[in-house]
Amino acid sequence: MNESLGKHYDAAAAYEKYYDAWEAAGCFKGKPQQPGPTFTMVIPPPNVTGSLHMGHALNNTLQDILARYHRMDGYNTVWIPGTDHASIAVHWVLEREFKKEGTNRFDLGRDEFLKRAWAFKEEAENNILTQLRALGVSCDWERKRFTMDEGLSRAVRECFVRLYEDGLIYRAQRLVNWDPVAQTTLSDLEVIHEEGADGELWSFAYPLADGSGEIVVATTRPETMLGDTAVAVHPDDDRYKSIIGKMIKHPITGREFPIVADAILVDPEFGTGAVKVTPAHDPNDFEVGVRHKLPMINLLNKDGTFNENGGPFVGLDRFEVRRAVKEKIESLGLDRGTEAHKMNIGRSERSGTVVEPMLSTQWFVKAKPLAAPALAAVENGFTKFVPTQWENTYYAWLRDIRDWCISRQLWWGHQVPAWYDDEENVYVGHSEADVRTKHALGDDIKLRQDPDILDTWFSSALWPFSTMGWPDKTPELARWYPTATLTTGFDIIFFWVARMMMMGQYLMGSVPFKDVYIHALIRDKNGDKMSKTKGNVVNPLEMIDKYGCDAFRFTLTAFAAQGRDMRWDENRAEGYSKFVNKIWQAFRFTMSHIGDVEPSELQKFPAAETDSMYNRWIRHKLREAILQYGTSIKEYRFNEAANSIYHFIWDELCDWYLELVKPALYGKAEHGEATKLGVQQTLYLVFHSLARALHPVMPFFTEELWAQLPATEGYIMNATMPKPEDFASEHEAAKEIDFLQSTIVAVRRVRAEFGVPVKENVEVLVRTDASSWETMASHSVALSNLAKATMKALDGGSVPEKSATEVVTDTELFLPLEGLIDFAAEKVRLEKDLKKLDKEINGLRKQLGNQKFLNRAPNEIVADKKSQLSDAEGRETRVKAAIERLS
RNA sequence: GGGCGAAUAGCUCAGCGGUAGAGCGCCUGCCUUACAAGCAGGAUGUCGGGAGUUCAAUCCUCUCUUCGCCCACCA
Repeated sequence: MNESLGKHYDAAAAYEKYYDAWEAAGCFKGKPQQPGPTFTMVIPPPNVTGSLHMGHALNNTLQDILARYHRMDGYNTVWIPGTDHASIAVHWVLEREFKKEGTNRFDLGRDEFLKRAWAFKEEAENNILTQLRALGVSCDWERKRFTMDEGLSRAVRECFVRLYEDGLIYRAQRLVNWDPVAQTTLSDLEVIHEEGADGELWSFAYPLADGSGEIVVATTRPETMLGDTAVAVHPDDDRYKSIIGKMIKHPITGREFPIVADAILVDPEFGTGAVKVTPAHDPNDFEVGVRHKLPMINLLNKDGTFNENGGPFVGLDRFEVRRAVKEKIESLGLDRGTEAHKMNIGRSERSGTVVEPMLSTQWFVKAKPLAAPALAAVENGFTKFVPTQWENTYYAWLRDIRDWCISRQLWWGHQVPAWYDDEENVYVGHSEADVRTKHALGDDIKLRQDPDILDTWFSSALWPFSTMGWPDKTPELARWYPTATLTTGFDIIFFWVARMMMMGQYLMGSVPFKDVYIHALIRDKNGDKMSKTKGNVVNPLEMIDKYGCDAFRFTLTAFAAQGRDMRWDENRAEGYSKFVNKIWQAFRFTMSHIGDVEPSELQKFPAAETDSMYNRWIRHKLREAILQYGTSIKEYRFNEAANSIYHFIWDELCDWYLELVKPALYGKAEHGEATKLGVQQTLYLVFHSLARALHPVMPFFTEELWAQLPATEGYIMNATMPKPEDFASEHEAAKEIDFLQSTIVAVRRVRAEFGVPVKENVEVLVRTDASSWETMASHSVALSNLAKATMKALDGGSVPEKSATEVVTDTELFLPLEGLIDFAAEKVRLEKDLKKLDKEINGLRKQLGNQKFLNRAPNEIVADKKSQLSDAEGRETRVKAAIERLS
């Protein structure tokens, strides 16, 4: 026995032993020049602010399984890693630090801020990448990219310029989402709509300028009345027809503005049927403002305080103004009451503050023209979502897409490649020099670059090709684009997947990936989303520590059923760590019994004369497991892949095969020493195959097996996947062993129920046909070892009166257990069996008596049912006879 | 207001029209020289309710109930 085979597998030691060694040996390296079909993936780049969470763990484990599987299956495989600069998230982290230091980014200034940001990035990136390695991911680290690398920044500028020149990027004054805490715009996707918040609908009266009366309006945001430039009513509303066109005098600012008729905005049934219009702070009102050419009064400073348009409330925060306005109006006698009102509030995804719609000049991507090909690509099947249900989500968003605000008033990110002269003319280009050349601007003209940066997702959208060197024409792009599979969570289908689809087709002319595998969300045990604030976060690194990386990965894999969220259950991880141990123990056993064979001999397929029914059977089962495993992985049914192997190893290899071949290994088999070699060769074949098959799921563990297994060379990931063709189908062996198993189980059942001492041998009388008896006799050693039973043919003799009975298909087993059996109990037991049989028989008879069934069901189903029935009937007769004998 | 998903053993969940499964937990008996991180045996289910399609439904269709989630500019 190999000295280094410890009693237990040491997962942490295996990580130490292998991870860096794999990398150093270039195992993960993608080589574009290598032949073969390609399998390419780009990692969803984790934020540099992040630390490894369960989502990452699942996502990257599944990707690693795909990468390792395809690498061993003959594909030219590469998995490109990297990180995302996560603009607003980094700002958020740094701002908190600044606050502790009693400063802020504006006091520090842009240059100092960026220094700090880069320093932070270096440290944080290192952290997340180290954690990813602990998972065992086989990324090509030499190709690691960061979204703000020079190459990727160049890609961003190139993309921006092209879109601009094609008229797909424009600069305009629009109503945007403003985060007054982070002090930047946000895209629509970064605003989280909080449903059903308790709010109030407050009504107040606007006096008409001519003193002829008032008009009552309602609002959930009282402070916006300072920016009202109209009140709208429905043109057909008789209540207001006469006052359309009249002026209102603002009770606080004194401005005068009109009552307008607008059929689009106003629902005469709602409230008073009159709507206050604040074009600079409400999307609907903005449209009204455009339609009626109303002035648009911006009320807010960047930090959410009121600007000079706020009349008496200049400098106050928006929420203070809300209270102040209500008080003022009340004091003027214009308050018309409040009522409770469920409302939706838009909050900033990052800062959590209430987002203000605000009029502002920003850069936008014209989305519709880009969305059309992205939609068509999925409709036409060039890119497939797995599970397909996500295609609906994708369609819905793209069909209704609106322009994308891409400029942010932040500093960490890609600065907008646009320059302005003193007259505010805009020049877009790759650099200031480029702009000067292109537009023939003399040195006398001063240019300043747009201070804003781009939405982080703008650079992420280029990830599948910017990581491969675009816009240059690189060998990588030629060989590896488009990628095979993108694996990600549903929460970024819009943010990322859809945008990569748009940019991929726009810039590369083809989809960025063939498959999009959307994995489920891991929730906590109660089904709640894991979050730091709830304190229910499970740390994957802790799980790795506790159960070992291989068991943890296996757990995630076994959890990964398609299309459904999963609740994390640590019991499962514990269970699978036992599974790892189970394999280890079986392997130790195997190793202790194959050591005396020359490796060259071990590697041979068993010759006919040394082979056995047990070997044929286990190879048949292995073939089935591997077939299922490969298909499952290719179809992204990871849980099925895990289960097929689990079942094979535990329920077939360990529970039966190893037990069945022990006599042969000990030289006690019925066929003598001759069968030993065949068993050793089969054991070798089984472990040699299993290790390779399991490698994608359990990389470290299988490497350890590989290292111990004789006659293996190099690292296991350089070996190839076992194929079903490596083993023949052995249906006869399967049938025979099935019969043997049923017999053993039947004897064990009787033994257990009647408390026959474990070590006591029992004699079993068998009534059956000649060929079944012959089969049974050939397994006498197995029956003796596994059932502690000595089988004797009844041979026309009479059935012993005092015996327990079991029926296995057409074979009857009688166990004369004089003195042990409580015959009343045996009768009860048999009657229970009979009841079950009756139910089965009735069902089958009914079905087979149905002419329609006979006519319409497929022949093999009918034949199957018939044999089931005759089998059941046979057993029924025999069970009945047994009951008779006891009466 | 739209859209999507889920409901299966005590718990967490698989289940690809043809006699209901796994892990954990539970009961009984075992330290059998690979494994007590184990072995053998056992119990537990109107597959959420109702209707339909089908020879046949846990699976397909409709409907109801109960939970999730996503999208959406109603004052």
